[in-house]
Amino acid sequence: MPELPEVETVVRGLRGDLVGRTLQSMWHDWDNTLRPNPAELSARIQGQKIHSLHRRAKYIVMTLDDGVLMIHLKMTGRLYVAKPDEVSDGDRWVHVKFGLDDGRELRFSDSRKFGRVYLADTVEAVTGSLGPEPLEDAFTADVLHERLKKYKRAIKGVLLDQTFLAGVGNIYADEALHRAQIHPLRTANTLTSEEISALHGTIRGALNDGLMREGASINWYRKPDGTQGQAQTAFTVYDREGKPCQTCGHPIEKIRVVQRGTHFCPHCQRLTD
DNA sequence: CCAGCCCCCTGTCGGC
DNA sequence: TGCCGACAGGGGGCTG
Repeated sequence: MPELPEVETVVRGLRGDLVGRTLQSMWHDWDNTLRPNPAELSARIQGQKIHSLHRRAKYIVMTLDDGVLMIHLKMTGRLYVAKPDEVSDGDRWVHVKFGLDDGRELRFSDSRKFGRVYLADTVEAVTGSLGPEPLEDAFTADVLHERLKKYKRAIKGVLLDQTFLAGVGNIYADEALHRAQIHPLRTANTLTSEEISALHGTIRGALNDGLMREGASINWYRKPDGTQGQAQTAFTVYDREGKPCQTCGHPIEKIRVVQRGTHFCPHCQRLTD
C-alpha cells in the first residue's frame, strides 16, 4: 500500500531525526524480516553513521559508512522514532528496533510481516534493475512512449511493474489511468501518442497530489509522527466501487487485473482495442 | 519473454 | 455473538 508518495513522506518525516545519528544496537523478534541473517546484520550496523536518507522506488534508503540500510514497508510497514519508554500506536507490531546514539530508537512496525530490512553494499544489490523515477525530469512523455512499445500487456499491469516504472503501485496506477481516461485492460503498446502524453501527465499529477497530501491512509499507512495522510480524500476511483464517477456520474466498477483489485469508470475509460 | 499462479502474513469484514 | 472464509496486495519465485 505504501507507494511513492507514502514512502517519500516517511523519508521526509524521518530525515531530521536520522541523518547524522549513529546506529548502536538492534533488536528483533522476527528473523525473516531481516536480510541478511539477523546476526550478521546486527553486527555490521553497529557504530555506523547514517549519512543520508532518501527514497528509491518504494525503498527507504539510509547510506551508512559502509553500505546501505534499506527498508521496504510493503503493505503494513510503519517506521518511526521514539524514546525507549514512549508508547506509540504501532508498537504491538514492532518486529525490529535500532538504538540510536541520541538515546532514542527507530522502530519498524509491520503487522503482516511482509516488510523487509536489508543491509547491502549498493541499492542495486537489493532492487535489481528498476525503471525510471516518475517525478524526475528525465522521465519525459517521450521516455514513457519509448518504453511502452515493448509491452504487449494490459497497461495496468505494466504500470505496476517496478522494472518499467519505479514507485507506482495499485492505488496511483488506478488514479492515473482514470485521470487519463484509459481503460486498465488496454494493451500498452496500442496507446496513442495523445493517450501516452496524457498518461505521463496524470501519473505525475496523481503522485504529486498524493505527496502534497502526505500519502493515503486507507488503512495501515501512517506518517512517522503517527498521524494519517489525507490523499485518500481526493481519490477519484480507488476504493470507490459503486460510487459515482466525479466526471460523468457513472458508478465506479471494480475488476481484477493481474490479480489486483482495479477500479475504473466504464464510461470515461473505454476499452477500444 | 510472458502470463498465470502461489507464497509470504495477519487484521478486517461480510455472511450465516 | 461467534465462527469462518475471503480479501487486501508488493514482490520474489516457479511453471507452462
